[in-house]
Amino acid sequence: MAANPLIRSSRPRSRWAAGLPAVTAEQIIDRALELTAEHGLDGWTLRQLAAAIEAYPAVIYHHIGDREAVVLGVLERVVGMMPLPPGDLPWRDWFRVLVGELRTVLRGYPGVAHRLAVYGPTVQGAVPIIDRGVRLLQDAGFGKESVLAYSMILSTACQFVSVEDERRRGAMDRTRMVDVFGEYRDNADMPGLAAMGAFAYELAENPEKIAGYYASLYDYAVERTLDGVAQRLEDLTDRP
Amino acid sequence: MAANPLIRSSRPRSRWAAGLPAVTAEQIIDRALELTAEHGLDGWTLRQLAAAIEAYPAVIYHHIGDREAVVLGVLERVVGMMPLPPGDLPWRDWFRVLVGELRTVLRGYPGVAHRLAVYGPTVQGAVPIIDRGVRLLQDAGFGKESVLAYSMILSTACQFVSVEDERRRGAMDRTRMVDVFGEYRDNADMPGLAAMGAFAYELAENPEKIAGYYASLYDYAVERTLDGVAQRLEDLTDRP
DNA sequence: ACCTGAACACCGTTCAAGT
DNA sequence: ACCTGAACACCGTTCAAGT
Repeated sequence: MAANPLIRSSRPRSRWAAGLPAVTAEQIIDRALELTAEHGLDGWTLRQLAAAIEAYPAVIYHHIGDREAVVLGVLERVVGMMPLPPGDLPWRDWFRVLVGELRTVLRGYPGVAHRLAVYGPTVQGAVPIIDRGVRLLQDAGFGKESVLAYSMILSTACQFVSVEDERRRGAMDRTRMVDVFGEYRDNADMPGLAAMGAFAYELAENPEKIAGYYASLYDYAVERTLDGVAQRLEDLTDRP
Repeated sequence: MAANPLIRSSRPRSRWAAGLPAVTAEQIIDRALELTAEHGLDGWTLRQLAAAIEAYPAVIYHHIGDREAVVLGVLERVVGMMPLPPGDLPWRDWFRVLVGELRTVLRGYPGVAHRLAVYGPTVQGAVPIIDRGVRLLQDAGFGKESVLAYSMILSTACQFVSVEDERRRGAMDRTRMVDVFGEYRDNADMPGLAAMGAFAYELAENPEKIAGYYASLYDYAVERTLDGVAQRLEDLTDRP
């Protein structure tokens, strides 16, 4: 049978034959970063990533490795975007600025906060942040507790962004909360539940307030955490 | 062709024909709970669960619904195991006891803490805990902030257990941390990193200390959080 | 060295058909 | 009502073979 005349040229059977440049690891991570910004770190598959760079899945294995290796590449990139706050700030202000930037950056890459909370400091790009942060705590007087305090603060920040990521993804519908608490809203016998119910209603009726709620929960958590750590420093230095 | 004489009776073509009782939703969740205790909430598949109850996957859909519905069933069961601390405790002690029990229960069902941090209070079984907790904060003087403070404390607790779950699952190898920080251990120019490196070494060389480390990180996070919240109460009531 | 194309061993989910 | 058995549309990963 003769070749179909409607097909002008048969599809080249290799990137090389098509005149395409070889794929690089950097390009793959570039594209994975974009897909993560669009759909979250768990919102794309290796096959979709391969399609996005117009290659076969095996090409990703050849240049980078398995999905986990690609994810680590994305983590490094995102951590690299984190600015280092000025080193002359008092420790509390330094951490306040850091976690403020942290949320801004991580909200652009849903799912990264979760991995960061777990892998935490094992990401190479975090090295300057860790050194500066731990040193500020050491200089402030936390002594051997500095590493623990640092881990707690950063972990808490990443965890709250992570929960925000997943709730935005729709893991918890707004309606679910009203379903569960609605009936208790005016229950005078259960004032604690009534308060939670009223709160759920307010968010359900004013969906535009949800973003603001996440921001204020984050700020609240960060401030309480820093308050608690500052309190600990007082206890440590008052009676040494 | 005659029936193979080695097969005494042909396999019954239905549970009913085999004399097996009908599967119930309760049994399915029972088994899902056991699988979660063994392999974590993300460590079993619907097909494995179906095999465990000697049924087809479609049977689970018939009685319960999709995988998410099964997971919600497991969440309810685990939350139901949480004891309610005595109501006459001061708020701080009440929460300290609650989150202590929380970790004990949740560590037995890896992955549940993560879902709880996200779905949080939308689980029916949490209703008594929420009412008591929020009410204690209201009575202590947190006013309209009570719901926020409650959410922050419980969320923080669940999140730290969740990170512990995933690290235990091996998401972060112990060696990775040494790989990243090992070279900085004696670096006098980077004392913050050196402290982190020394810490990583200690855990890598004494793996039996890891469980203790998670416990102490959890306790540290809980105490700092409660300190921070208590500090906030002082600020709220000193100048009302 | 880099890529192709197919295969393997899985998933969650759906559905017509049986009892 | 409850279950069977197969099918559908996916996954991540591997690998011999091509260029």
